[in-house]
Amino acid sequence: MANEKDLESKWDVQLRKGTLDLVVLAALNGRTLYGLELLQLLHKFETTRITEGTLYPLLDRLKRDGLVTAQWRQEGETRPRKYYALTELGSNKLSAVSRRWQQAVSDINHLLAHPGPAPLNDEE
Amino acid sequence: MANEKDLESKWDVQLRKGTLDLVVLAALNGRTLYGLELLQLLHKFETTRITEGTLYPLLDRLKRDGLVTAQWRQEGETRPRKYYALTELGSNKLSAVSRRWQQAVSDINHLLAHPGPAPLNDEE
DNA sequence: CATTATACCTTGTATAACAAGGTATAATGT
DNA sequence: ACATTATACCTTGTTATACAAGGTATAATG
Repeated sequence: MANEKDLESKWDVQLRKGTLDLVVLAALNGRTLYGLELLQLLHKFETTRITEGTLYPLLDRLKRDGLVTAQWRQEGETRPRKYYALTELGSNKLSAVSRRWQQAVSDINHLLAHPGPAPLNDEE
Repeated sequence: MANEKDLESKWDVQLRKGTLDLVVLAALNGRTLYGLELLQLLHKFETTRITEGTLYPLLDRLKRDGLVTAQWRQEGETRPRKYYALTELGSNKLSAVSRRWQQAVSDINHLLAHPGPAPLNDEE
């Protein structure tokens, strides 16, 4: 029963829910990448080590919502690859979600920095 | 078709998934609060405006996992209230999840701060 | 011609936030 | 007295999404 690591990673999975959209939009900001290339980029960070089963449906959603474009292209000798890029709508969305993210970071850090017992009111 | 606000708030909902456990543990750090009191505290922050239908099942999970204790207590004339407090396990969990959170903030900020086109390798 | 590597896609499962309801009791209004 | 409101906790059904585990197709290699 290797359960302790499972319990740990369950938090990670839930943390990814909700940040992954932001993460993929940010990764595509100023870049045009195909699926596995994007996946490799995200594997450089502990927080964003996702699998293909997560990435492709996510990209489908982003495309469906008009936030990214998808385009098959053949680069030289390689097999065709589907390249994703931000639309202007996606770029705006990235800005909006990024602001939300900064707000969340601020709020949560405030909570972390103010343990009780105390009113946790408007001090300073 | 009041859809634009709905689309905005969908991101918020998903962002809460995965941060709420951390948030509630942090809120209970050094405090002993009953349900609605905890709810009011969380309503002071934009990111953590949740409802009772979210809070009570969440507290049940935390209790089931041994991270918090729940205790009915009657304070003077008021009706009995269920007071929640961190266990030592919960305190340790808060530390662990807090570290994970800092890692996530660091990773995501790195992604946000490094738009392409660029390898996004080990620069500096 | 079997195997491996690359690249994309699909299905089923589990989790968690939420809206919308519910119960019970104390305080207040008329 | 009795209806209403406020407080406090709880439950059910819906929805979204990350993931494991599978699948398809093609090109290069043994």
